[in-house]
Amino acid sequence: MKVRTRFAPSPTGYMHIGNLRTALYAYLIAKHDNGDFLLRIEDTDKNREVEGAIDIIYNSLKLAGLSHDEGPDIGGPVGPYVQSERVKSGIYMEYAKKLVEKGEAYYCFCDEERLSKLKKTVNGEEISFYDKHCLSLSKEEVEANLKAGKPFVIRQNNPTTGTTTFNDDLYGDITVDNSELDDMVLIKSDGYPTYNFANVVDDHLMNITHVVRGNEYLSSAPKYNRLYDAFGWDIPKYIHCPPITDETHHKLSKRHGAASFEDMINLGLLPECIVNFVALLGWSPASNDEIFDLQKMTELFDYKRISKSPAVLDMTKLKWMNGKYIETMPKDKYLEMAMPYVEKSITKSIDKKKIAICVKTRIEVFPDIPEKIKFFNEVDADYDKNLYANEKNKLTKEESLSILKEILPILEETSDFSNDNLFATLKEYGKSKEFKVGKLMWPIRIALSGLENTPAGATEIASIIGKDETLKRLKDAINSF
RNA sequence: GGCGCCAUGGUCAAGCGGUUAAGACAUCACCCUUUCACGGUGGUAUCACGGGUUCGAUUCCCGUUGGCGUCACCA
Repeated sequence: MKVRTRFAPSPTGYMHIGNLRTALYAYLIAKHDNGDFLLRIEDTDKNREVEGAIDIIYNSLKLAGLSHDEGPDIGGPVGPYVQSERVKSGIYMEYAKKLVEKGEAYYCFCDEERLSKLKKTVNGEEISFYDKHCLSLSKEEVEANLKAGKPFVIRQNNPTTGTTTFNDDLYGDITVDNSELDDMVLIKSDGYPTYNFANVVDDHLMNITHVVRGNEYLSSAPKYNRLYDAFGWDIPKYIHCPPITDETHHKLSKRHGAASFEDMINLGLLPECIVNFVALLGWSPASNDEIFDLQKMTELFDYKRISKSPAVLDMTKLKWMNGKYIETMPKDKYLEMAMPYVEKSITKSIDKKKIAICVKTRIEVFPDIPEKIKFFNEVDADYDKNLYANEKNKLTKEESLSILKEILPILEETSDFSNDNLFATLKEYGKSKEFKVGKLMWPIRIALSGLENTPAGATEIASIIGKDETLKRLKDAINSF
């Protein structure tokens, strides 16, 4: 049987990173086996509709490279792929009624007031369990209520004794007492199906073979099984994925700063890197590889290796990985992405391309660029003069000053300000003093940049800012002592 | 609170009865160098606890503890 998986987000307006990973795993499971990956929009909650939300889903999937084989935008043999459209055809109601006929579901006319009486509070959390009140309604009573236009919902009729066992491909068999199974609502009073019901019906109708979803649905899975059994349908494989958390081990929230795909993109992270990184949160290949593209990932992906325990999202490593992506990026693509940042922050007419190349291996995300290169415009007057003393190079401030003083006339006489010539010239001078190159260059770099770390060596900086500016900065430095 | 799931370093993790318990990020030290950075080498650091089973448990079982999830006409 052909593997078919689906990503079934509800249009909430943003792509949570855990959701993205679920989509990715679903995609990988399908594609690893040359299967189909479909997109289905679960918009059964009219109150939560967000404008433009569906576009965000399309965009995110596109950006992530997860192209679907069937979906609302491209159609397919088992459409429509938007649940609100499916509601119109009446399929959910039809199937719910089948369940009613079988005694597996029943009409419920309880109003909010009665329902709220069933609620109790435990540890500040409101919990409720339906008491099967309407199950005892006679057929005539139900008919009468329906005729009178009384609002109703349809509830699943779960047994109160015995146990139900379901199987998750990762977690194995999980058995629960049927007394734990609430008679959940299948059809809401507005005629829409609940998520749980629509999910089962659609996954079946769309021939989904592997249901990939978040771990938070684990506890409702037994009720799904009962539904499948009631219909006499084959139960798909369940693959529940563990959560991704922040460093406090709580669900990634907006407070975290990067809970959604968009947040991360805005931070300057590359989509392919995010996808790569997120794949590794809860899954690892049999090999030691860590950096790979979607295609490689698809080859390597074995969903049996998905972990069962939660993973903390480590921003530091994510950024490191992004830096690796930038480092290995083809020059053309790199320049295309980096130049806007360089253009924006360099106000002088100096070689901006050269500057861009200089920072390629030194940034983790593109927005790092301005901060790293702003010294090309001018040296921060308040820079730490103690930088001139450097233990590693056995250099004192006094020595730095004398180096700068001696080097100034040499550079004044130099006309060729290419990096190579500058380097050769200065090295020559260093040789006469028996200075190692590192020691000699240290004060020059500080004088030219005011920084301990720069995206270029001393002579490179000099060649980029040019002779006049170099001499000026050197003099300023000498005078600042 | 009931039910369920989970538990290897600070973080991601490999491991699937016998290992010096991989690797990566972070961290520390050293080395290199046409300069800082990069890079290289090495170090610190992990099997939550208590019982079993076994010749032998990180690995299997039970319990404890802890974390998380769930208990909506939300998904």
